[in-house]
Amino acid sequence: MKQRVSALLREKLGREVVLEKPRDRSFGHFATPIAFSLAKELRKSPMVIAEDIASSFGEVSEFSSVEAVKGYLNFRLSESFLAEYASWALDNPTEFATQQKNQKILLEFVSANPTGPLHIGHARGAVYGDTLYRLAKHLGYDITAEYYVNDAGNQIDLLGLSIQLYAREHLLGERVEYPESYYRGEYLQGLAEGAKEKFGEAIFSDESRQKELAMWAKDAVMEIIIKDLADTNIFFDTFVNESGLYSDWDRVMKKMGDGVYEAEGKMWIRSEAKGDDHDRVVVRDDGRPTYLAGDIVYHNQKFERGYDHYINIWGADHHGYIPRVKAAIEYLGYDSNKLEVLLSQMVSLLKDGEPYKMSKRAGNVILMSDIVEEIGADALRFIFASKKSDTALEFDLAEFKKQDSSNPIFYIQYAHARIQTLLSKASVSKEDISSATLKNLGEAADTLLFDALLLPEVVEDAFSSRQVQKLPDYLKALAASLHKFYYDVRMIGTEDEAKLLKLLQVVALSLKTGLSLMGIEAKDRMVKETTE
RNA sequence: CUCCUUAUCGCUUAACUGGAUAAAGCAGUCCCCUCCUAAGGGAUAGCUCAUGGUUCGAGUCCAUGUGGGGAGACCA
Repeated sequence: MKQRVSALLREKLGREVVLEKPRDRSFGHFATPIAFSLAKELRKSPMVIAEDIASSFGEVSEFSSVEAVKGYLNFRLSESFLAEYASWALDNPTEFATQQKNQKILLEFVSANPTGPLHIGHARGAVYGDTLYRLAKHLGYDITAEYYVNDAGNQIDLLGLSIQLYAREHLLGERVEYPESYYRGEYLQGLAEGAKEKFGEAIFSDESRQKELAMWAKDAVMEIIIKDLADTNIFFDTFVNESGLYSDWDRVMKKMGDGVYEAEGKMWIRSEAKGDDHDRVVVRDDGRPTYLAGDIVYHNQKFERGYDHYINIWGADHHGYIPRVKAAIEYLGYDSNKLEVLLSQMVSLLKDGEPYKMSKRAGNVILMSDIVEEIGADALRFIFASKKSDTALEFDLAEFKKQDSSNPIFYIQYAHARIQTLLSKASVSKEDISSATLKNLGEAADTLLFDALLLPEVVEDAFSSRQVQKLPDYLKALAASLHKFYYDVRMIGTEDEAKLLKLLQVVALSLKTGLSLMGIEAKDRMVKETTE
């Protein structure tokens, strides 16, 4: 819709114009402040320029009016244009708001260590990433969702140790001393029992078998993580294991050429020359590569796989890590601008108004699965997707839990359900509805129709600006229009019934499509829970 | 100490990336049950951290200050 208008203007004025939605709908459907920027060049007042452009438009089938108001140029789309577009959308529901982009994107997100279930802090990046993924898919990008599994390093050894200690205390009844760094949590019980079944009790007391236990456990933990994600409607296309990458290290190091050098018996990457604070160690003096080395091999592998664009969603605490990885990418001979790192800010929790510190090792984590169980995946997704990802988010656990009826997700679902029930009550036939023409609807209905048809612009905008919250914002607004319309206009049994129901179908299509892009299924009926 | 990042009604967040009268949801006060649910609709009150700058125009850009959050590992 916007593209059409935009294209028309480009043709007319011979330049790209900024097109926006006026704050006040009475101004029209679209508007542009173009006259202000032309004012300087043409040395005429913006008002005069706007008038000139407006009157030069004449008759265009897409517009019912083009007006100049205080230097702004306002466009009103014609009924026939809107009606045609709406009918097309209803006939091709799966194509509504889609596009064909020819770009291959690799999106890496979550990538939480496989040492325990996902907690609430992971949920934000997970929801954000998955929503971006769905948007991109819908827009026709060839996008791959990837999970980088950090299954090497100390934390995996620790996992093995933690299971041993847990099992010795709880299964074998021994008294054990816990080191500071040990992991705690209910999930260890399942792991310990699983390990007992697989390996027998002996493995818990044998220090030399810690590694073996750990290697088995990290896979078991990954299964838990994958299930947590699936319960939230989040799925990955590919998984890459850190442990499988190091064998490629020598080759990759050579590939970086002068980018790495030896000093003090260690290997360093010359990252300072590429904007980092100082050079970083990639291989320790005992020959073990650092975590950074793994990430370098991983990114090399990503680039060798050949995508047009790479998006990483990292927690904000990885901020300082970006220059190192970009430096490595450049030494490897690739364009580091193709890598886009999006930081998802921390989620800080409040419990009863007090800051609540979570620590995996202390075992007082709030699990993502707990929240899903409590409020449902839909609500969780909606809440996280509604916040701009680059601001720190603070919420009260109690507040979070009581988000039942006050949660906007219900408001939107309710709008969709209302439409469905109305449709099922219709006194006219389906054919009557689909053959109805959306004309002479009146002001309110016109506005609602336009709002519903705005989804494609929102989807495009939300993805390209990486600001996922624009989608829920839009859905909220659309639901509000619907509720108001529902309240103001009686539909069933009126002369215009078929037309009005067709209009509602368009709204429902937008709501449903929008929700599905957030990984939420639209409901046809609302069931009020009466459980206390 | 250095570098990032952030600051908007009482609370949680928006504002089309420099445009028209700064907008929602909770919480407050008041009113309304109408096709399938009041999980709804209305009315009312309230906000751009401070100072300066850039220009037709600033919540948005720049500078300084102040208050939050993060980073400154041969942990991952």
